[in-house]
Parts: sequence; structure tokens; C-alpha cells
Amino acid sequence: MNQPKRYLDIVSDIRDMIRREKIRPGDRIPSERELAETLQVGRSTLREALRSLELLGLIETRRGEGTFLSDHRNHKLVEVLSTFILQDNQSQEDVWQTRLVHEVAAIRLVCQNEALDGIRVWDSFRKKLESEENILREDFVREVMVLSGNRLSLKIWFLLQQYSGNPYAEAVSGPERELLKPILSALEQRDTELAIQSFKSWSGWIQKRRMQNGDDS
Amino acid sequence: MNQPKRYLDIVSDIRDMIRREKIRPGDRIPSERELAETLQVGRSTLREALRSLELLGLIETRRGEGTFLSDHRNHKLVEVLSTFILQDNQSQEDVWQTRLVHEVAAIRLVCQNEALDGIRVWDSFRKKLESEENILREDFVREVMVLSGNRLSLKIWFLLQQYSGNPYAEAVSGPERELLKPILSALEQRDTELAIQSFKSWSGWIQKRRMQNGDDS
DNA sequence: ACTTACGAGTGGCCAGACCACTTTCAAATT
DNA sequence: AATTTGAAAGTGGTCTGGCCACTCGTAAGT
Repeated sequence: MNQPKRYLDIVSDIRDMIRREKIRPGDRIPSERELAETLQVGRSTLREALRSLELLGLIETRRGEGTFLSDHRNHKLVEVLSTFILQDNQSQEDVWQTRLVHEVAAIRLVCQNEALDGIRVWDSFRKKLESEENILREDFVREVMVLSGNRLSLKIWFLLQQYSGNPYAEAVSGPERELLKPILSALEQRDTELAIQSFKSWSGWIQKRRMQNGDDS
Repeated sequence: MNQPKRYLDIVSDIRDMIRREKIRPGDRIPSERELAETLQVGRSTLREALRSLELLGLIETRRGEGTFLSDHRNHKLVEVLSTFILQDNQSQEDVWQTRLVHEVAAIRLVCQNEALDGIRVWDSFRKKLESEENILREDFVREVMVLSGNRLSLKIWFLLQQYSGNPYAEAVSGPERELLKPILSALEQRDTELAIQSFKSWSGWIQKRRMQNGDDS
């Protein structure tokens, strides 16, 4: 009979310990030598379990300091898979579309969830618009994503945004600023459909520019 | 200066080797001692990388035989992550919502893109419905995702679906089958809004069941 | 021809040893 | 007294070598 893998037991043990000791994200967990002692396993075996957990983004290790429980809201889930996703040379179009899907969903949430109050955020952007201050495209959208409260979606969006090419890291240009205003108004009035529609207009405008510029790498 | 983690390099090296040597799922990869030799690392360090890959379900090790490229995504990842991460309701809810977002986007695409013809697919499901044949929830949705043609979205969905718990892997129950019919009809007629609306109804029904059942471990 | 036993090869696990790095705190210096 | 310095302790990172448990092919024995 094949023994169940030791390092998987260790993973469970560590999880139990974390729960029992009420270790919070960011807290330090016992050192490798200490854990190996208490769990009665060799240090290298213990490390196999720890490295697995680290790859999953559940813990974080810093040489000389120790091992810490990471905020598992930042799941590496997406990163881990992004290596697989990216290897098949997916068309930029899919990335663009998928990112847009997340953004529209966030806007819908922000508009419809009474508990999400973005007045301060919209105000600050309106002021920047009027004062001709620079605004990065991604900065605005990020605020929407954060405000929506879905951390997983935010994480995925953040990745997609990185693969969306330059346009998103650029400043909102002059005429483009006019496209931003109706979005802000609709958000302030919680007019879901109007917000989505005007956001899509803006997004379409950006994409058109992106096409014209031709693609770099 | 903090060195980049060694075992992560090893993970990359192994992946490269797999690609270079054209190792297929199910094939055996070199032994630990052999790999350690060729990659010029200690065996224990190499093992840390291998155990990580094993936990991700990418490889499979059998004592006395060797290490194999696993043929299917046996992600233990899902089990481990779900016990660690998905304890808090917020995360579960985020996963559920995000998955739904991708599904709705796919439905919209399928309805609006003339080039996507799903008649054969809808037909086969209609027949299954009428013949009382078993239908898994995820099977139906997967078809929609695949048909939408956005492969990136499909991959993300595939992951999220695994984290969505049992409900998605279950068969469509008796009364539930009635909820599926309007979705099929709307899809056939390419009525975007109706399709989305009836799909959301179904999805809401599933989620309600999920809540009732309470959580198991 | 069939069965058995052995040995080579494999993963599983462990102990011990360095190394590189961070933190701490007491001693030395100013 | 305040500051700087540096040595020590503790941590993760890695390697070596060893032993065990298991699988499998094959040579030896029947």
C-alpha cells in the first residue's frame, strides 16, 4: 500500500496549526527548524511543504527574517496560471475584451451596490479634469475596480491590464477628456446603463487609437 | 541583494526541458538524481520544485517508478487553496461573481456574433433534456464558454469553475431542467437580453441551493 | 516453461553541515 | 551620555550523503 505523501500531511498540519494558534495574515509562523521539531519531520521534508505553499502564494518567506502568512486575498492563483495562459500567444483582442468585461462588471457593481460610495473618488477626478491635471487611464479604471470590492476580479484585471499594452499607461489626452465627463456624471447619479455605455465609448476610442498606432512588441 | 528563489528557476528549467524534449502528458521525466545532476542543483532543492509542481497537479510521482507528466489537471491546488483561502465568504462570493461575469460575457458574444453558430450544440442539449438524460451543469456552461471563442476567458473560467465548489459538478436536477429550457430557446433565437436574464435566473437558483446545503469542510 | 529471488533504479525521508542574510544588543568609541 | 560598531544569534537557502520502501526486469533455481 502506498503511503500517503508526507508533505501533504505537513500541509494539513500547518494549516491546522495556523487555525489553532489564530495566526493572522502577515504574522510570522514558527521557523523551519522549530516546525520540523514539533511536527517530528526532517527539515527538508518540511521545506517541500513550505515551498509548495509559497508557490501557491499562501505564505511568504524572507531570508534572515522568517516565514509569514501572506494575505491570501492576493492569491497567486492567477499568476500561476498566467504562465500557462501566456504561452499560447493569445491574441491581444482576447485580452482586451476580457479586461473590458471585468471593467464593465465593476461599473455595474459600483452603480448598483448602495454600500459602495465613490463620491470622493469621482470628485477628485472631476477636479483633475477641470484643472487640466494629468490623468492616467489606468488610474481611473483602477479606482473603479478597487471600489467594486471584488478583490479577485481586481487581481485578474491588474494582470490583464499589464498585457493590454501601452495605451492604458498613457495619460488621457485632450479631446479624450470630454469622453470621461459623461462617465463621471453617470457614476455620480448611479445610472448603470448610461455609465456602461459611456465607458464603452471611451474604451472604443482608446482601442481605435491603439489600432492606428500599430503594435509594439 | 535578495537572490531570486532558486526553486522557481528550477520550475522554469523543468518546464523548458519538457517543452524542448517534447515530453507528452503521461511520459516519464528524468529521475530526481539525474535532473539534479543536469541542472547542477542539490537533490533536495530540486525536490522542492518537484513537490510544488506536484501540488499544482502538473506532475505525478510514483515511488519506485519515477516522475511523470500528469495527463489531466488533477489540481490538488484546488483542494489546498480551498481549505486555506476560501474559508471566508467574501472570497467564495468573489469567485462566484467573477465566474458569472465571464459566463454572461460569453453568452453575449455567442448571441451577437453572427459567425458563432451553436445550433448543433443547443440541439444536442435539447435532446438530452427531453430524453431525461443526465446533464452536468458545468458541461452546458463549458460549451457556451468554448463557443464564445475567447480562449483566455475560457481558461480563467475553467479555473474559477473548479473553485466554485460541488454545485457546478452536479447534474441538473428535475425542476431545474425547466430553467434550462428558456436559456436554450433564447440562445437559438439569439435574443441576447433574454438569454442573459434566464441564465441569471438559473445561476441564482443554483446559488440558493448552494447556500442552503451549507458548507462541508 | 514457470516460479522465485535478487539487484538496480526510483522516490521518500532524514541528519548535518555551510552559506547569506537580518535583527539585536552589548561593547567600544565619540 | 549619545552614538557607532560589530559580534552573535536566529533565519531561510542549499548541498551532501545516507538509509528506507517500493517497483520492475532479469537471472537463477525449480
